[in-house]
Amino acid sequence: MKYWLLKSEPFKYAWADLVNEGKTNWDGVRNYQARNYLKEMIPGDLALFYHSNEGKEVVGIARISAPAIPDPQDESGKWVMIEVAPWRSLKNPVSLNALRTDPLLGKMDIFRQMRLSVTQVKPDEFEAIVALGGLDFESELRHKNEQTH
DNA sequence: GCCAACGTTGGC
DNA sequence: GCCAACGTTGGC
Repeated sequence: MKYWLLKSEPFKYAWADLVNEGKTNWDGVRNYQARNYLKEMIPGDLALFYHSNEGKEVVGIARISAPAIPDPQDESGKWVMIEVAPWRSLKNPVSLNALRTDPLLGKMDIFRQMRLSVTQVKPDEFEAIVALGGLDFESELRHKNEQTH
């Protein structure tokens, strides 16, 4: 399983919107590197949900629920979208500053490429953020696997 | 609101 | 194919 980070401006599409709707198409991505990441995603992968601009914090964990298919709003056929569903809300949002000042997390891709809206997250980084968010990653993952079976 | 970073566009 | 101009993102 791979781990990702998805950015969204909360006044455009917030974590609460995803929780309310139960799933959404992650479309409109128009950056080649971000698109390549979308293509790599497999249903079951987990993605940190980050609020950019306002909040500037990781607020939840989404699950990739459908693989990349052509973005229907794109006629060129170059761009793709995926589908995501809410998985867990963090008990405590993890601020960008908390990430930046952490020796491990300060090296995340998000700081190398601040403008990229889809980035990869290493397993140890993901686990650390989930812990900072107040969740027991191992037990949450056990629940996930039980649900899957 | 400013501006740094950086991707895209278009003239040459 | 270079690179200046421009647009966008997103932290501050």
